[in-house]
Amino acid sequence: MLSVQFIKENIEQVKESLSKRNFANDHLIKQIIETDDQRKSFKSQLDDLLSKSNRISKEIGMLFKSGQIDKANEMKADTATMKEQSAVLKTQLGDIEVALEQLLLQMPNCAHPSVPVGKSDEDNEVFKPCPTALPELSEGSLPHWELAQKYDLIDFELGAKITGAGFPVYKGEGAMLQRALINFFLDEARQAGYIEYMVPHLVNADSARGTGQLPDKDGQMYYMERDDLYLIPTAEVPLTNIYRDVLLQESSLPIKLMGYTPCFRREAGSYGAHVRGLNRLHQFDKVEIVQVRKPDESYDALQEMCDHVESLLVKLGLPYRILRLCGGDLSFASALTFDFETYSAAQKRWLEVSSVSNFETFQANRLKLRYKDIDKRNKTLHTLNGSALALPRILATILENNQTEKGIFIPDVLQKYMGKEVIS
RNA sequence: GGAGGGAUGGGUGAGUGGCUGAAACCACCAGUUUGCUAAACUGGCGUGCGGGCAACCGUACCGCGGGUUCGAAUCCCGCUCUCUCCGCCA
Repeated sequence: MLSVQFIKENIEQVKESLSKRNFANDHLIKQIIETDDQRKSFKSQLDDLLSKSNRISKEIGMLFKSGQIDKANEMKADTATMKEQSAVLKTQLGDIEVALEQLLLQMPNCAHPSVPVGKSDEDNEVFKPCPTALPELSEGSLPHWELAQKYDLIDFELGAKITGAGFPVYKGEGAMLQRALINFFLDEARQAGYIEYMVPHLVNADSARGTGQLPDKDGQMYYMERDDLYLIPTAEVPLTNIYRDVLLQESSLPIKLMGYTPCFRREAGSYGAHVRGLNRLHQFDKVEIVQVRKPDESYDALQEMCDHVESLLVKLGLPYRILRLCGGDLSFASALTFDFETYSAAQKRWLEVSSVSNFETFQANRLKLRYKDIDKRNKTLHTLNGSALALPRILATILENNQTEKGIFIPDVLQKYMGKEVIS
C-alpha cells in the first residue's frame, strides 16, 4: 500500500495515477488524509495523558518507599478518572487506525509516468514488436491439445477424472519436457545471479496480505479453511515474504532470489473463451524471479529482469513480443508491468507467458521491508518480480510452432535435458 | 495426538512488581595508539508512532492477545511458535 505521507506529498501524482487506472474515487484520498489527521490528534491526546499518568505512578512509588502511605493512597484515588479517559482514547485511536488501514488497502499503487492510458488489455502498448517473422505452419497443422494427444504427452481427461478441469496430467515425454523446462529456467536464473529457494506451497494470511493477494484477490486463491491457509497462486508470495518484517543492512543488497513452484489459481469467472488445452489452468508450474532493491536502482533492475526473460524466449527460439500494460490492465499492486507473449502459430494468437513488474514501495510497505542507509536512516525498499517463465503456454507454443512431419522438434537448449532432438 | 520445558535487542544471555528500553559479553560502527594486520583502549549502537528546522522530548513495544495493579519483561488467563520425550508416519 501507499503510505499516507507519500499520498500527502504527491496528491496530484496520485490523482493522475488513479484516473489512469480508471479508478474514479478522489473521495478516498480526502478520507485518508482526514482520517490520518484525526489519528494524529488522538495520538497526541493519549500520549499526553499517559505521560501524566506515568509521572504520578512514579511519585506514588516514591511516597510508598518513604512511608507516606496516606498521601500515596490519596493520589491513587486521583488516577481513576485518568485511567477511564485513557481507556476511551485508546479504543478510539485503535478504531481510527483500523479505519485508516482499511482505507489505505483500497488504494492501488501509483502508476509509473510511462504507463499508457487505456481501459483494457486491448489498449496495452506494444513496447517491442516481434523481432522475427511470425511462423507460418503448413496445412493440417494441429493445436497443442491435439498434438498432446497425438504424441501421448498430456492427458486432460485423466486430470479431470482425478481432480477436475484445469488439472492436466503430464505423461512420459510430456512430463520430461516439463522437467526440462523447469531445469532450464532454474539454471538460467542461477547464472543470472539469483539464489534458488524451495518454499512452501501453502501460505498464511499475513503472507498473502504482504504481497497484495489479500484482500484484493481473495476469490482467486484456493483456501484451506480447516487450517486457515492459502494455496499459492505464484511463488512470488512465499519468496517475497521471506523478507517480511525485515530491516536489511545496505551491504546485503541487492537481493535476487528465485524458485520453482506449482501455482494454484481458481480462475473464478474466467470461463469461456480460450480455455482449451493449456491456455488456462488451475494448476501450473512456474519459475519466478524476485528482486529487492534500493529505490534508485529498481527501474534498472526491472530492465535487467526483462532482459533475462527475453533471453529465455530467444534461447527457446520462440516468437515473442513485449507489451507495456496500460493503466486499465495494470494490477492493483504494480507501478509498471511488462508482459511477454509468445505467438502460437496454430492458434494464431498471442499467449501471455510472463509478467514482470516493479511494485516500488507498495509491497514493501505492507511487508515492512526496509533497509538502513549510510546515514543510518531506515528507508523502504522496492520489490520486483517476474515469471521466468510460466510453463504451460511455453509448452503449448513449442508443440504448436515446432511440429513437423517427423514429430515435435525440441529446442536446442532443452535437448541436453531431454536426451533427444525430436519427439515422435 | 499426549506429557513437560522454553520464547528478552543482530547473537549469547541477565533480569520475579517501581531506580529496567532493559545488565554483561560478542558482533557491528567511529576514534586513539601502533611499520601494516592484529591486539588494547575510548565512545557509539533497537523499532514504530506523535511533537520539533534540529538537538531532542513524549509515548508504545521483552512471542501474540486479554486481565490484575497507582505502576507489569516480571503476577494471572487464552493463543501461537519452538525444544525434549511418547505415539503415529514418508
